[in-house]
Amino acid sequence: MIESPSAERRHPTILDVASHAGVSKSTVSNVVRGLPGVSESTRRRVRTAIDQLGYRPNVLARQLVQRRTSILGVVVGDLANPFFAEMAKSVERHAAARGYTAMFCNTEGESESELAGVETLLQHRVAGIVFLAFSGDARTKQAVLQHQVPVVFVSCGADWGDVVSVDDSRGGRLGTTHLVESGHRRVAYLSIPELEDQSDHARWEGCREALNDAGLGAPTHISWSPPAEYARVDGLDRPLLEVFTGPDRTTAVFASNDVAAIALQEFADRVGYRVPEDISIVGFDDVPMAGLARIGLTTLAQPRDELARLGIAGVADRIERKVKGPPRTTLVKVNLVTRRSTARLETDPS
Amino acid sequence: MIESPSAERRHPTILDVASHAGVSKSTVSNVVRGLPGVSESTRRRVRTAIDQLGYRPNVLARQLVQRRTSILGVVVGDLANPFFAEMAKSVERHAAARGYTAMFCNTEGESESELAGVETLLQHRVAGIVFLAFSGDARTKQAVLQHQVPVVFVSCGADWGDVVSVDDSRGGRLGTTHLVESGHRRVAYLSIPELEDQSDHARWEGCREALNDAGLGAPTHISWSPPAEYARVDGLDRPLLEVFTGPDRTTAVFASNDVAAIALQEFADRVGYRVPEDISIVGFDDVPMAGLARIGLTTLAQPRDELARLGIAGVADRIERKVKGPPRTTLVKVNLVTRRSTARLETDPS
DNA sequence: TCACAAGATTGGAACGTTACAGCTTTTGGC
DNA sequence: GCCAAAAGCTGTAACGTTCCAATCTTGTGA
Repeated sequence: MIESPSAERRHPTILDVASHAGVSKSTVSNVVRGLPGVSESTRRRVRTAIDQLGYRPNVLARQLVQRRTSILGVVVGDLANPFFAEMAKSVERHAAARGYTAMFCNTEGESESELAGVETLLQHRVAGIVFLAFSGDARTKQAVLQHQVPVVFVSCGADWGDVVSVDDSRGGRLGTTHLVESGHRRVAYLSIPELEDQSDHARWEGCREALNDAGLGAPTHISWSPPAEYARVDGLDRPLLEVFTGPDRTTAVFASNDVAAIALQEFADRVGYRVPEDISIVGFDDVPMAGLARIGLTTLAQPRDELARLGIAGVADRIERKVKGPPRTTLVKVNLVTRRSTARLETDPS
Repeated sequence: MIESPSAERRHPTILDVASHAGVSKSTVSNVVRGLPGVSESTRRRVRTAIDQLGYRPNVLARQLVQRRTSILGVVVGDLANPFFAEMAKSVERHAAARGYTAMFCNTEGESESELAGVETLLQHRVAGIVFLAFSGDARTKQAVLQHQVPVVFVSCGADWGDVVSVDDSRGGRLGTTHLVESGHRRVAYLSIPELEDQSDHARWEGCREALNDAGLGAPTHISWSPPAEYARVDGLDRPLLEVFTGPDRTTAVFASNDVAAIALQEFADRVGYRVPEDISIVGFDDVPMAGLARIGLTTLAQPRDELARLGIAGVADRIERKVKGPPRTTLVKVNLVTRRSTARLETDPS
């Protein structure tokens, strides 16, 4: 008998528990899962054995034989973006409340890593996928559809799965109308290329429509990648500088999300433009820091926790077959929160 | 033959691919894993079959037979806290780069959910666990040790696993010394109860020592739970108000982390105390928003990405048996970043 | 032409569970 | 006491892989 020197102690299995408690593995399994049909005395005996051995059921084996996992895949655009971070947290909590474990994958807005992430999720046989951002990539779509896994798009859009989101276009109108009513005639729309998706597009449309309804010209579209750290936002950004100095006299910017809005505000602060005196800024999301007295960002508040709750409920219902049929769309309210970053435009006495 | 009406189409298995390509499952397995010993022609044939069927290896089955997963558990204090969000993102990226998938669990600083989360991770047979926060709970420790899974504490502390962190005590001294050199004599130390851990304690100690070395009295310790949203920070908080008005004439606060520092700044803004004229504030972490011109928080910068990288490298090396032996501690540099929230104390002409 | 090595391919035994049918034992009504 | 029904318990066959020893092909040099 040669004993391996670094003998790896193995995790106790259901069989170890069974023999330790003097019952069959079936009985142990029933105890572990709290099924009826086990006498109180054996139940106790098994419980003791479990504690003594430190037995933990192997979820892998369980899921293999049941052919379904209790893992939810969550696709996030950027975990470090406060909006996603808040959503991720809510999603994780609601998932746990319904008995699911969340497995995140961060895409950085790149469809390559989105695809790779989704592929990993599928290989792990996730029970469902929650998209908190979706690039629109066709390969991702094909992979998910091929594997027939329930999908929900939360606060982002696609036409091949349930959608839970705010009415982005309405949000776009609300924010823009607020600007128009404050006397602004020329509005720019700012978005971050990495996060451009269907939601972003709907916001832009809403903005455009509102301007149009007011008989004003279409918004200028600006695409800007602020550096990952606000501290590195600098005054060298020509296209951005033109927003402030350009010939079209833009006096207000509607940013497609708060991170962009705050980065823009930072830019203004650095190059010496005043907000809101020189330029009004509206964001979207209402991330926690937008409410800081020093930031005071006017923005469209998304009910994050409700979005997360409805999203999880949606996939979970599909997974548990409580809901069948074609994709549904659920829209929740979006609210304008007025703060210091927007102000009535003082009209030139010209 | 009665065909179930809603016949669930099952995922193709390795056997389906095998018969489709006219080879044995072993060969398919070898192709999938890129092992040598398969002729180029069969390799191609198998590849085609895989594509046609949309076959994806079942990671569960693989991991069951290999008795090891490629999942890393990550325990996070609060995903919505920007410091953790940044760390989570880095950790996820470095894990993916080494071939691991991250599975997060959020503890909210409660040891109950920490325990539950770790229990879930262990049941999923994670290959290792990265703690980004640790409550110190003994049951968690016991569970992890019992299952003999490699563990690393990143930016938090414990004596039963590898540790990668900044020298918290040194950070505490650096920040405090900065205050002392600016003429402050009475310093308070502020921490958030949910995030109080070994790191927090070391920072406090560093603060205390620096004051002591300067011949000054010990810092007042304040424990404060700011509301989840900054927007709800209000002026009703008596204990906090006493920091500003109390008889001990506190002129500076060292917050154990940036979120607390920013919440305190917000509180000051709301009740009408000026930062830094009335009170200087130092934070810890250097979260992105600390660098905003409008926030300008003096703080101790943690090299987040390096922490994450070293942490992942640490667990991965343990998992892959490249490192054995007793726990190691790796300390990385912490840097004072001076911004607008601290200023030289104008001494009373009394 | 043959033996033999190297290369290519295969089948079966795990891995740790759950599901389910079947087997005991107990219970209770008459 | 007896019999049926209920309750308690067990054994076996999956689940979809990997691992490994065994077998089947080739190709090569003598």
